[in-house]
Amino acid sequence: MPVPQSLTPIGTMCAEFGVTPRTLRFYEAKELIAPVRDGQRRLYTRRCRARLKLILQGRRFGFSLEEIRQLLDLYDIGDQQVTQMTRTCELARERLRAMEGQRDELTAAIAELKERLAEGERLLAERRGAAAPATVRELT
Amino acid sequence: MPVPQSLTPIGTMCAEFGVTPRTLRFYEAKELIAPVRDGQRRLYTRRCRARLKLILQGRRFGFSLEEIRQLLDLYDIGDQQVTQMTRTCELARERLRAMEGQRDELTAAIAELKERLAEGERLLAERRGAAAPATVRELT
DNA sequence: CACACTATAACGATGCGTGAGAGTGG
DNA sequence: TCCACTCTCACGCATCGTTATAGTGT
Repeated sequence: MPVPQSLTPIGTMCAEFGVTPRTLRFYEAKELIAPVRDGQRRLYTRRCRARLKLILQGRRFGFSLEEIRQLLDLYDIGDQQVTQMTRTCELARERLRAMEGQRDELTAAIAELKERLAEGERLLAERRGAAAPATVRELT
Repeated sequence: MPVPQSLTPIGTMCAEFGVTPRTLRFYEAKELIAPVRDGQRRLYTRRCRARLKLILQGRRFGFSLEEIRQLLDLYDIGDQQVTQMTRTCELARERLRAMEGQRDELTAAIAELKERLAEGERLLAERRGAAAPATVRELT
C-alpha cells in the first residue's frame, strides 16, 4: 500500500499551522523536520506534522530551536521511553523555572513602568497651563 | 573651570553599569551615546551616564534600542517639555499594554507547561518498574 | 620586559522577513 | 498566455558575544 495520503505541499502546511513557507524551510535547514521530495517540491508527511506541532509548542514554552532539536532527537533515539521522558521532564523543569523568573521580572517591570507613567502624567497635568517648567532637564 | 571630573574610561563605565565594552561601543555605533575622545580612547561624560541609565531602564521595559533612541532624541530636541513628555507617556502606555499581554501569555504558558510536566511525571512514576511501554510513539 | 587596558575589524548566533529571479502545472 | 505556487540563493534586522590583532601607558 502507498503512503497514507498525508503528503502535504508547503502552502497547505502553512495554512494548517499558521506559519510561513520561510519558517518551514528554515526548520528544515535546522534539521527539525525532513519533508520528502517530489522533484524540487517539498511534501510533508504525518511525521512532519507531528514534529512541527511539537516544535510550535516548544516555542510557545520558550525553548530555543536547538533545545527543541535535542528533544526531538531524544524521541528519535527512543532507546528507552523512560530515559527520554526523564530528560524531557528535566528540561521542562528548567524551562519552567526560567519562565517563572521571566514572569516575575516582567511583573516588576510592569509595576515600575506604571509608577513612572503615573508620575509623568501627574507632572503633565500640573504643567499644562502652569508656569515655566522648572529644572527637569538633568536627564540628557 | 574644566570638565566636572566625570570623564570616565570605558572599563570604569562597564563596572559601574554592569555592561561590557562591546555593549557601550555598540550603543555608540547606534548613536545612543557619544563619548568624547582622548586620542582613540573613549571618555564618558556625565551626559553619557545619564543617557546610559535611561537606555538600561528602557531595555528593562522591553523598548527596542531604536525606540529608546527616538525617546532620547525627544529629550534632546526638548522644544517644549510638554510635547516631549506627552509623547514619552504615549509610548510608555503602548509598551505597558504590550508587556501586560506578554505577561498573560507567559502565565498561560507556565500553567500549561506545569500541567504537562505533572502528567509526564505521573507517567514516569507508573512506568518505572512497570511492564512494557504501551504505544506512546505516535509522536515522532 | 611585562601586564592591564584599550582600539578596530569582522565573523557568529538566533529566528526568521523580504525580495530577486526562475521554474512548473493547470 | 497568464496565474498561482514553488524553488533557491542571499542579504537584512536586532543585540550583542567572541575572537584576532594591535597599540598605549605604567
